[in-house]
Order: sequence, then C-alpha cells, then structure tokens
Amino acid sequence: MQNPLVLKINQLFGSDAALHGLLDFGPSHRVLPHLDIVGDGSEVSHTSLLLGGVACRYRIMGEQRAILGFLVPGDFTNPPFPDHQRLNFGVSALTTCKVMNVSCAHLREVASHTPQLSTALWTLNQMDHAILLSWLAQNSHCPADKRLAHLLCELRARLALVGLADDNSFLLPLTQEDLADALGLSTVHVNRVLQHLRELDIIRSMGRTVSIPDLGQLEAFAGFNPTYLHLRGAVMRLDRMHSTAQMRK
Amino acid sequence: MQNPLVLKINQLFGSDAALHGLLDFGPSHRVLPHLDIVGDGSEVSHTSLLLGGVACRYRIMGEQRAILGFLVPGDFTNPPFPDHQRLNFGVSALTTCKVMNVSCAHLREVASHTPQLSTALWTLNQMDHAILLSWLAQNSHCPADKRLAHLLCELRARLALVGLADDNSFLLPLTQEDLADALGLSTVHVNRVLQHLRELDIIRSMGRTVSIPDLGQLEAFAGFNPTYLHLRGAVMRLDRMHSTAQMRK
DNA sequence: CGATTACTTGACACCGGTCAAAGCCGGTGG
DNA sequence: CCACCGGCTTTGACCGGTGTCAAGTAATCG
Repeated sequence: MQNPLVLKINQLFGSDAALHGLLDFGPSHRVLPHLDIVGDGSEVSHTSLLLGGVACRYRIMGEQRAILGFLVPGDFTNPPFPDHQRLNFGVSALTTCKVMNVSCAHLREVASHTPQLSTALWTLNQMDHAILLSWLAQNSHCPADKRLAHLLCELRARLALVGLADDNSFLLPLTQEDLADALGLSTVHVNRVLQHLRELDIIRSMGRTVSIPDLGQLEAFAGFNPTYLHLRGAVMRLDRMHSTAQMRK
Repeated sequence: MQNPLVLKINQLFGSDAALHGLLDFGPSHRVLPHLDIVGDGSEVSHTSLLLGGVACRYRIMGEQRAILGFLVPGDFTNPPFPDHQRLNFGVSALTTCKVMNVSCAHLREVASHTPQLSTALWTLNQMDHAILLSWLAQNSHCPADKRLAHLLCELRARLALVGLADDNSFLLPLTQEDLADALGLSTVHVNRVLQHLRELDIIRSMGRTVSIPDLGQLEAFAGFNPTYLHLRGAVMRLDRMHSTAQMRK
C-alpha cells in the first residue's frame, strides 16, 4: 500500500526514486464520515494529506452546505506553503478517511533540499487552483447535465492519477446529495440528470460504481479538457522549468 | 499618483516606508478596452500589475464568455510566484488599463531581501484564492439578487483598499453584460435584479456610479463577510507570522 | 447629427426547485 | 433467517426563477 501522494507525483512527473522516502511523514489517523478533518475558520500551521477515502471542502451557507471541492487520496486539505493560515472553509470526511497531518514548516524544510519536490508541490497547488477555476466556470455557465458530466470526468481523471480509476469505470462513494451540494443543484434534480445520462448511455452506474462505455464520448459531452489538470505535458513542463532555471544561472 | 499596490499593502499591513521604493518596476503601457492583457492559454514567466482601470479574467465557454474574476488597480493578472506558468484563462481589459509587466524572477529577487514584502505577496495571493472560493460559493448556491449584491460588496471593499471607493459610493465602469457574464446570468435578468435592488433602496445607481444609502444594510442583504478578504486583522496576522517565525529560530 | 452601444420592457418558455410520498437497499437485532 | 429500520434513491405534481426573443428607448461617441 503506497502513499498516494508519491504515486501521484510519480505519475505526473515521471518515476523519481528520490522522492519515495521523503514523503513518509509519520502516523496517520482515521476520520469517520460526516466528521470534520479541519473545522471551518480554524487557524492552522499544518496541512493534512488524505491517504484514503473521499472528503470535501465545504462552507455552510444559510441552511445548506456548499461543497467547494472534493479531496481524493493524495490531496492536501489546504495549500502546504504558508504558515498560520486561517481557513475560510472546513474539510469534512464523506467516507471513512485516512489522514496524515504534515507541518508546513517541516514540509518546506524537506522541499528545500529537493528542488524537484518543491516544483512538484507547486504544480499540485496550481492544479488545485485550476480545478477551482473550472468549477466556477462550469457551475456558473453550464446546464446541469454538462456540469454533472464534467464533474465525473474530473473525478475520474484525478482518481486515475492515484490508481483508483481506469478508462472504463471507477468507484465513486458519493451520495446524490453530495453531488447536488457540489453542483449547486437539488438532490431531486441530480437524480433526474443522472437518469438522463444513463438513457443517453453516456454513463452506466450501479450502486457506487460508475462505468463509462466510451470515455471519449463522455468527455466530449462534458466539454472536458484534461490539460487543465496538467495531466499531459506535466513531465515536459517540469523538465523545461529545470532547464530554464539552469540557463538563468 | 501612487502605485496602487503600494497603497494596498500599506492599507492592509500598516504603513511601511521600506516598501515604497521597492515596487517601482519600470515602464507601464496602456491597453484599450476589449483587448487582451494576457491571452488565454499563454505561457508566461511574468505577471502584470494593473495600475489603472478594470480588467477581468475570463474563459470562452462555447458561445459565451465566462468572467472568472475582476481585476482592480493593485491586482496581479496571475500569481507572481512560479516561473513558466501556462495560464488556463485570459485577461482582458474592460476599460482602458494601465499595466506594468513584472518578471516573476525579479519579483522573487526583490522579495527575498524583504521578508515583509514576501509575506505581503503571500497574503495577497491567499486573498485572491479566497475571492475565487467565494465566487464559487455564491454563484452556485445563491439566488441572483444576493449574488449581485455580494459582488457589489466585494468590489466596493477591494476598490476601497486602493482609495477608489468609500462607504457611500464608488465608480463602477462595468456594463450589465460584464456583470451577467461574471454572475452566470443573462443581461436581461441582471437589469431586472438591479431594478429590484433599487426599489428596495439597497443601492442607488446613476450611470456608472453606485451609491449606497446604508452599507450595513447592503452587506447584511448579501450575507457579506469581509473577513475573507483579510481586510480586518491582516495587520495583526502579519505581526503574528513574524513573531512565530522568530520564535522558531 | 447619425450610428453604435448600452439599457429597459413585455410576453412567453423552460430549467430546475419544492414538497410529499413511495420504493429500495444495507445493516442490525431478535 | 426474517423483520425492522434509517438513509438513500426514485417518482409525480406543481411552482417559481431565469432565459430567450424581440422591440423600443436612452446614452455615448465620432
């Protein structure tokens, strides 16, 4: 059972044995569903690495919960760079989660000895930012069916990065209510849109398993552009950054 | 005529004479309305500081433009930290803009000599992130009138930081179409919601000037919580970061 | 002063929300 | 092994917020 962050970094930047040992930070603990991993508005000088399960960033707006992002294994709850962040969101476990706390100071210390790790963390942070931008664009400007399809594409791609999905299916332990709170829709409507996607045979879902007859078709329907996740070309980009960094010296 | 970034940093972190000279990076140029300051998808190793005018981050989705954020004087088009970013959005001038390009490498160089500047840039970056989160939450989970009201609160607060707004009014050079593309609404509906807010006497707008009879009432209506902009307490936070940084040594 | 761009208005359609009830499914305990 | 239970999913009827289309009015600029 490998650290999913290591898996992800290797997947994105090419296998790099040097990193394997660096990212074992210590003991992990479990968080049960519906419990907070990080409380809303808390002030922290650490981040938490999700090792297993699915969690979400959220904020309570009036009566209802707004989900602002999903976390899958290999993700950090908050950016690992600055000390003493006051978060303006909470992080809550959606399934049972395995979590490891990482001091930001410690992570910076490790990264300062390993420029590749430092670059990798930066890229992951930009990926996080890109996902947020994409949610904003989709949720504000797309009809419900495209929104939902796009979210499925994104989650599949991110899960695939840590070996939890392939091109044809993956396990998605979210309720329709979770999806609704993320997409800004009602639970009832999410249900109907799911049925609609099934009728079109764009997805086939049984229980928690989503299976995808034709990934290309799904991504086309959603208008999904995987490059924003730095999925392809990330290795090239890392190389270029190193080479230009050397040129400048 | 002062550099609005200096103004903003002083406003947020307290007057700090040491910064005054550091943030003059060189020549600026003008960009006319509707022209790109940075093209979508371009790869840059610099950022651009907006010195005057209003611009937006945007992305074209199908037929229509999605506005993903507004830029006011003192804002950067993209985060100033990493070299060689491939942007997944464009930046376009909404009014005539005065823009100054800043090499990321150079900015890092300057910041490395001035820990206060470095911290300030970090905080500004987190502020940017917080605004994005807030847009996502509002646009996905609020009815049109609250959304619009919230956006007006945010813009007023940000403009006030650089001396371009007070509690009772400010100049907002946006068309209703700009607002619509930002809020994910149709132009027609933005028009109607504006009328509605005027009927409630929550805002009074004449031409491009928005005047606010009672700021408290507007912010209450919008559910606006200014702390997410680091507006209050930012000075304290900066102090705390410095003192804890020293303690660790 | 004409021409273009922005704003305003009304009628109508539709997407998605709400409410309420009924199945389904997995777990728990007798 | 079955009965029960709570959470999740599915349905239907109805309503309201927003979008669309199209036309008309104001404002801005050369």
